[in-house]
Amino acid sequence: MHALFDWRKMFRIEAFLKQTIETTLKDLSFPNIDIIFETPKLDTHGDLSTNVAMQLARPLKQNPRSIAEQIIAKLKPDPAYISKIEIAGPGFINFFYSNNYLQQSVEHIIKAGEQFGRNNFGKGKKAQVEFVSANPTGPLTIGHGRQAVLGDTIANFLEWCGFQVTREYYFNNAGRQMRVLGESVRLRYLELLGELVEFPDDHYQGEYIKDIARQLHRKYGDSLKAEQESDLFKSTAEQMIFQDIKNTLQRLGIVFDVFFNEKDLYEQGDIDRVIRFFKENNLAYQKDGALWFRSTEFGQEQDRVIVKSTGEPTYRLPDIAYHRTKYERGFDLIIDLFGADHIATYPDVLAGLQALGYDSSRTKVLIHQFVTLYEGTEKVRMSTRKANFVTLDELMDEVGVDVTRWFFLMRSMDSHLNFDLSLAKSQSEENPVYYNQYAHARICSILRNAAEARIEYRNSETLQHLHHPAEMQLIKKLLNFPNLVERCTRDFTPHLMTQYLSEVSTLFHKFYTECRVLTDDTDLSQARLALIRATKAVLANGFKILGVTAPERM
RNA sequence: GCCCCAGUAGCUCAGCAGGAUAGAGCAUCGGAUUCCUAAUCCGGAGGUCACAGGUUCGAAUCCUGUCUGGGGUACCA
Repeated sequence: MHALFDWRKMFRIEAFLKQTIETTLKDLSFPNIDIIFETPKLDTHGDLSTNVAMQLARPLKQNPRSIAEQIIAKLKPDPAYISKIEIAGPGFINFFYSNNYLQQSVEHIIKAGEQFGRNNFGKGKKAQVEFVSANPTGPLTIGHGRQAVLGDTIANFLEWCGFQVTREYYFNNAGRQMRVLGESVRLRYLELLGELVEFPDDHYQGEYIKDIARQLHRKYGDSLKAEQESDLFKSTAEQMIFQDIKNTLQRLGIVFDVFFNEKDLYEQGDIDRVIRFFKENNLAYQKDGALWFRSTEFGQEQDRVIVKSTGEPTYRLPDIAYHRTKYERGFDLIIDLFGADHIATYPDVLAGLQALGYDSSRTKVLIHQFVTLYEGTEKVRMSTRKANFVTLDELMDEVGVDVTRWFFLMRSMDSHLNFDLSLAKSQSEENPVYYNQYAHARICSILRNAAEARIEYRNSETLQHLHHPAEMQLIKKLLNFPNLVERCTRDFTPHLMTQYLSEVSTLFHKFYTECRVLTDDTDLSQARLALIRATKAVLANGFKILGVTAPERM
């Protein structure tokens, strides 16, 4: 390793420059402003750029370019890291990395390996991500799929940032929905016995209901014929459906740490405890036979019923009680992932938490938009009850797990996702997942050839042979990975990672086309082997976070 | 009526901690393979960033209004 290099400083060039500039501003008696760096789009604009001079133009009533000049005059960059500083355009200050820095950073990436990209900003903190949370009334649909993959990936990102993460699934196996489910199975069972039954429209129409009925018939024969209660039907259905859901999730690589049953909130007294607290603190009142929560006192437009006149709680009450347990369990960061159809429920829950005296800002509610499924140009409407849905399992059968995960992640969760099934099937060879995985497989192939030829990267001195534009661009992109991990985590924008990885793959493929790795020049070969190993690490780490496999061959 | 999300290339979508010449994939047109995987690469064409105002040295990005699409607005969840 280059003795001159301070590796600790290496990956904090940005932070280092920021600090330096802050000091400089102070020396010049300029106002203290937030210093932001960006990566310019054009190479000629440098590797890091800041607009501080333009920000200061107004308060100082000076020309931004002359402000920039005063600032750079004070900066004494270490040539080991920064080769050049320029003022450009209206007053940007552009920094150029030195080749030396870029070359040596390849070594750093290889050394960090599977750890490259991790950071500590969540260290010592507990985070919980609640997602999917579908009641066991049927197989998971494609809509659930988007949420499942998003939630799991967000959890992965948090782990990469040092959080201790709990993945949690909240469900309700009581209530009307489940009664209808049990009754649906009972009616299908009676049909199997040859009875003519009228099957109501608002019951669950799916084929899986018949499967469950058949299972019961196999096990019990016609002995359940007289059962008027649907308890056995219901519990069997719940058990079978839940098993099915768990299998689907497992196929997607998702494992939950906690399945939280709403029923426990009643049995443990959490529900009563909330009611009592609300009543004792004048946060709730009786009206028209119902119990109302004074949510208007917490910024809501209207008060909300939490116990109906029938004596049954509305969904808000258990939701509030449930979220209280999240605080009581000591989570520092609480993430709720909901579909757009639940957007109205969370303000009530947050208001409830405030009423209970908790800091609701620790709860981050993420809303994702819907998935609209297209079969060709035809829109498919998805409804579990009507059973005209394509299940998540069926999707995975068609396109595979990697494509499923990637496609759900590649769009911003704020955007409606148009998923054209026939396109995903027919063009599965043209899609970005394979493009990215191919880059990884190609690297593995070269590494196999290198091993056979007994060439390996041994000496970091050889890295100085890296200077081809394709090489330098690739290195710069790789160096961006840690920033990206942090940004995706902070902003909950996993889709940026899919985009980034595609950029890495593009630059790698370009490098591959222009630069041969295994050559007669063993020093150059060593250096390029190092570069592709670094690239492989970044791709593999990115895939790992997204839950996509990193194939060695394709 | 009110609230949330979206409107950017033919299609699907990035970009929206205000920045320099608005991008990618697909589709389309034209090129590249004696050599580490062509599931690849290079190039062309394609734009009133829905519309109208405003803030700013500077707006696809921020603010206001309008239009269009989706979701919500229950003593359903």
